[in-house]
Amino acid sequence: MSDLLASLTDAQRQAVEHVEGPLLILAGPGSGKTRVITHRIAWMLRQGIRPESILALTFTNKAAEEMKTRVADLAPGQQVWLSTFHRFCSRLLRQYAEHVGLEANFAIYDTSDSRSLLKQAIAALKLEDGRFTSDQIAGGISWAKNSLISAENYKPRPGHPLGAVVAHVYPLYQARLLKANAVDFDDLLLHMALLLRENPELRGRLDLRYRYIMVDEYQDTNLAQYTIVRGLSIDQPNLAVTGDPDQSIYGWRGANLSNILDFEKDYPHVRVVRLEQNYRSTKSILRAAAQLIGNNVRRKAKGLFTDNAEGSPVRLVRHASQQTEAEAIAARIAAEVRAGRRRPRDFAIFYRTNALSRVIEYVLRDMAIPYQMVNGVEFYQRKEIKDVLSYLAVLNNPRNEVAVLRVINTPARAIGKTTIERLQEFAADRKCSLLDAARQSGVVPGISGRAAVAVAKFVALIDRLMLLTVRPVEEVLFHVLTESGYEDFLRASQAEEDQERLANIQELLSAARQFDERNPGVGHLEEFLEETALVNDTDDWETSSDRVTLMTLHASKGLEFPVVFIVAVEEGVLPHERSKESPDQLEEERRLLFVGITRAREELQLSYARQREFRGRRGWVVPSHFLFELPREEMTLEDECGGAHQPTEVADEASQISADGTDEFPVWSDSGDRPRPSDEEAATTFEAPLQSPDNSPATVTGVANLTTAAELAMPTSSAFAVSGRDEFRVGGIVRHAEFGLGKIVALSGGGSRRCATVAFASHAGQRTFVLANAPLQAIRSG
DNA sequence: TGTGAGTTGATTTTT
DNA sequence: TCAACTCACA
Repeated sequence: MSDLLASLTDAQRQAVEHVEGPLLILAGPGSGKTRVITHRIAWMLRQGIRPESILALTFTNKAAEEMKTRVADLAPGQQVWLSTFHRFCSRLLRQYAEHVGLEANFAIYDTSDSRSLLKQAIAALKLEDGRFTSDQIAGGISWAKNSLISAENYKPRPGHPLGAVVAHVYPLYQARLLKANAVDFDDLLLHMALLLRENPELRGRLDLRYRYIMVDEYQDTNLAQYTIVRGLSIDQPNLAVTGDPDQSIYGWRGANLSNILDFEKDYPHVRVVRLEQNYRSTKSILRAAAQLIGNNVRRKAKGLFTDNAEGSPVRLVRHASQQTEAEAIAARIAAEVRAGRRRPRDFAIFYRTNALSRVIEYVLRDMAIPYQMVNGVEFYQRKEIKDVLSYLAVLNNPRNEVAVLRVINTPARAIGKTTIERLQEFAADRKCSLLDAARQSGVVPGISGRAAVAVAKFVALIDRLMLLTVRPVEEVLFHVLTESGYEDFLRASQAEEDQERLANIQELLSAARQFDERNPGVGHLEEFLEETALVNDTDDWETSSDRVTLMTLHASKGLEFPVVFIVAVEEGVLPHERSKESPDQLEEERRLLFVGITRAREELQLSYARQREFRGRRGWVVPSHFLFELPREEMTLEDECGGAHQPTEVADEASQISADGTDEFPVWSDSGDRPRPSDEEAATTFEAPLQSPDNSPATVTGVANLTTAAELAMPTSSAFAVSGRDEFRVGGIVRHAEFGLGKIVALSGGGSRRCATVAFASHAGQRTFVLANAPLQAIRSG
């Protein structure tokens, strides 16, 4: 019994042992929050609480998975319901679908599906006010849904033009979703919340069923999520939430900071536990973070402290340009790795917007420093994957109009735009689904004989495939690929891109196979579709691979790294230009920097450039005012704008800048000769690529001899592997287990989806493989 | 049905 | 700057 508690601190133990009644765990960064949650679940199970009565909700699949694993270690064999909000709602909604006008087999539209439906709705309305993009309208609808405003109840604010448009579009969009028996992401929460609100009897039953509820990252809940959680814990208020108001960075997506700030009002007898001891960062990093966040008003003050070492001072560096900023960081990383002090995986580089990653990528690639970017093109968003999955979606839910539209002429089967429009009109007239209209193509007005035949063939194809839906998913998928002609269509193509698509489809087949293995038995198509809709594959970011990590500040939440660089800490970037309108938004930007800073375990460097290219324009930069809020007197301040080497130039620039009053250098140090690895030093000590099996001298590159912009701009295929297995390069010789020796002619894709096209010496010709799966061995790099 | 010039509009994005 | 989208044309 006590072994569970033995490893915990006093505060952690208090949280774990508090089982009955509401509990608010205010968990600072690095305070062992996940540990508390998992131990608390294990503790409850040890107390004899039935696993079915425990529900733990997270925001991300990653968090849910991690907790599942850790709970399984602490309490083997006990199944508690631990999932994301969306998954939980989806499962429950399938049981009570008819209450909200759906059928149990409803489809889940991802962002691009719902966007395409929205565009149709907008087009159908022939709006006069064309001022707003579909994205803006989608934002308006999403905001309404997150605020629990249904289509019927939406009232635009007077004098709010976007609101007026949303008021028009939202009802039609929602009607079409229902007609297609589909929901968007927001609907999963909205339907669930309304279901609970409008069915007291059902609410009471579910409240009783989930007697113990835990919510992670409570500061990120929106009104819909709040309502769901609240609805399930009125009679049984054993609700434990964890969160940190200081790490709320999704306000722009509807997260409501008041949910956590006012928790004590909702549950007056709440027990509040503060986890203030940080086990992650050094004292100097934590002080910087604490002082920064102290400037926020909307928060619950915490006294963050750590017993960790003082550590080296936080570095604040000014660079001449974004180019030199990137180069200096790369050189520093290279030097550390060369010296054997660090591995590439120890480093992370954070930025406010994705556009900022480009320069960094170029430089890292040029220096052959292995890196990986989190959030590349998502696998399930690729055209070929969406196409094939749409077939499955139609089979599972024939009313799914977006999916039908996607596959009806993919691959091309001579069903043109006009034919489709006629079918849509007919379906609207008869109030039937698009597929039902297609079934009667012979009698649809305006459809020629030839088109009617093509449509009939398509319907026959779907009907034939429909008979297979109880088979294992891989098998269904296989039949879809062969009988639809999709596979042949790609095979026949000469385009290299299409060969890569084939490889991706292979990948999908193997994902289906793995799913079938996990879910033996028949008829799991719907669950497979749900998984592909709700699980995004950026989860495959591997900590195991030895690479520098690049990501946005948002993406960094929940992670930690020994050394962190945060770039472009500049006015207009961080805080972002668009966040300056309201104090709340500005505070959120400050929290974003706080989150970034607190990811660092041992070393932290913030930097900015004096000039930055932005949308093709070069402009002077004003350092972020957040920098002035840091404890600068205890930090290392470096100026890398040229310093002692070009005194005149610096003087010129300085006078030029102070003239327009934009440059009060917050980091100025009187002498530039503080010991630090200079660029030259780094360039000379760094002589070979970090992760190359050979010692080819051709890859030697340093800051001193950076290649031209044109070369840097070369497509990834001609440079080093961006984020794949670095032993594979264009021109390299490989051996394939089956086809023998070949030469790599192209590389594409990234991460675990990285593909190589290989020309074989044997009769095998040219083939494309997913590197992660292919039995390929590098013999000699290019 | 696919290509190519021209236009436009550019945060963050757990699901 | 650049990529995504539209619209006209073959």
